[in-house]
Amino acid sequence: MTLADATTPSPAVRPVRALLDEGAGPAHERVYKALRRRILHGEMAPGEHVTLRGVAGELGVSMTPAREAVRRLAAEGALAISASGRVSAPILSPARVEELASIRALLEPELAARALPRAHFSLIERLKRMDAEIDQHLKSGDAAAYVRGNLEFHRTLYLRAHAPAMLALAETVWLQTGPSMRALYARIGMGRVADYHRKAIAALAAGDEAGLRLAIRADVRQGLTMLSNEGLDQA
Amino acid sequence: MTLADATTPSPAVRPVRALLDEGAGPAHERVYKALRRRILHGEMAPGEHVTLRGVAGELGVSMTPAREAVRRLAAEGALAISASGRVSAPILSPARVEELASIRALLEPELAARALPRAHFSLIERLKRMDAEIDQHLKSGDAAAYVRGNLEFHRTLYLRAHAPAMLALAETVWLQTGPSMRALYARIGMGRVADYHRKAIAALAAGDEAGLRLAIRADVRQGLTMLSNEGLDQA
DNA sequence: ATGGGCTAATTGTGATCACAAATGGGCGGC
DNA sequence: GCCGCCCATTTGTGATCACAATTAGCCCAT
Repeated sequence: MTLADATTPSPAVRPVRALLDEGAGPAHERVYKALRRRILHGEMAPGEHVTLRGVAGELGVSMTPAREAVRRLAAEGALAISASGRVSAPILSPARVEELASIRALLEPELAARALPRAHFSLIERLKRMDAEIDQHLKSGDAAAYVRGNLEFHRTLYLRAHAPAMLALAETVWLQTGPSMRALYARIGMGRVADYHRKAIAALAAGDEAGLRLAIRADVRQGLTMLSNEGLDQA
Repeated sequence: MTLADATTPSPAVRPVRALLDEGAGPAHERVYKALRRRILHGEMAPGEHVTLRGVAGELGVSMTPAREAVRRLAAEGALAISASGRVSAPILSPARVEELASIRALLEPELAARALPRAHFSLIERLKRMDAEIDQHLKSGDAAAYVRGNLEFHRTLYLRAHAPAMLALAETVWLQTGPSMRALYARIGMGRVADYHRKAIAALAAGDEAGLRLAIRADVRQGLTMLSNEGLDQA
């Protein structure tokens, strides 16, 4: 079975779910969040096609909210739409990967620097714990969990910057690299990844803005450089 | 009359417009482009409400494509949606203005620097002509034309960078500042604006990357600093 | 005259349907 | 044996309708 059907064939649905419901919100946003998470965590292969009726049926909604969610993700670059309207996860060219890496290298050090003066002890401790978890996933070879943890680490740090527009832009870039990243780690096996997170945390604790910027920049560059090389290899 | 009605009340419309039609493309994209242009050029006041049925009727389409376009613009930050779903042009807080200015100051010098090695003579000449036009609009006091020309100038330069993702991000920021910018120039009367465009063009012709980055950064900061001060004044 | 509550109109949400284009598979011809 | 064409199916697009919630206007009471 898929999920959420049972007795919802008629136009008279029951949106009784008011507050504090987990999968709350309008249907189009539920679909958006579900697809976004799927893309961000690399659960979708580059070039993979999705159909409106497919996602609609899968999430138990009609085509209308499914279309809105897909369009929204396409506007963010997370999905590509062909001339005929077919929707698929984008396949990044090496040039595009370089561009996205440059954007991350511009935005994320700035976000980290803005978070620096606001980083209290508890935040640093939390980041240390997250980094330890990431190392676990790395050792156990769980690529999906590694990618997820990595994004969570960066996001947790950048949230302290109190720069929502800048963070939104960074997340847009993550969204675009999502499918390719998973494919990368699945192929490479993520053998050697330097621990720039640790350097970033140390700089954060020391109040060293320049060091923090460098660590974040290196961390960002590392992942996407690997992706770029891979792209050239298979081409 | 509005436009485009005549004989289109039935579900059997005639999309005969194939290629090389000006207002081509799907209906939802026509609506998107129309609204986007309106926002970008400051033809919409901050806080102004728009309704789905309103834009649908205005552009001669049904609610479905109107909703997609509005949602897409909301996702880009060009429109704000309240908790109840009402759509309006966003009102920027001073902190948000500062943040958007910082993003522009990060992205646009990079775009200019990437365009620099590709900037041939013809492009520089074109930019000179555009800057002259901008000066005209400035003298004649045409705020809308000034804003439009300014964006066109930057966009023409950045197109040479061959960095579509970065340009898209920059345009997203322009979109967010659109409504507030027009309101600003309408109030201020745009008296003193330094000619950083000329400095940028000179640096471009001389191949001086550092100078170009500085000129663009100054040009970007100038406009949004004024907006920020104004926001504080009226608050 | 003003504030509160009630009603009617407005508005977003989502489902369904009809249509056209594109896609993919299968058949026949070279 | 392989390529091209034709048809059935899939798929995106857009219009329409029903519903619920919010909004705004109005009347009445104080």
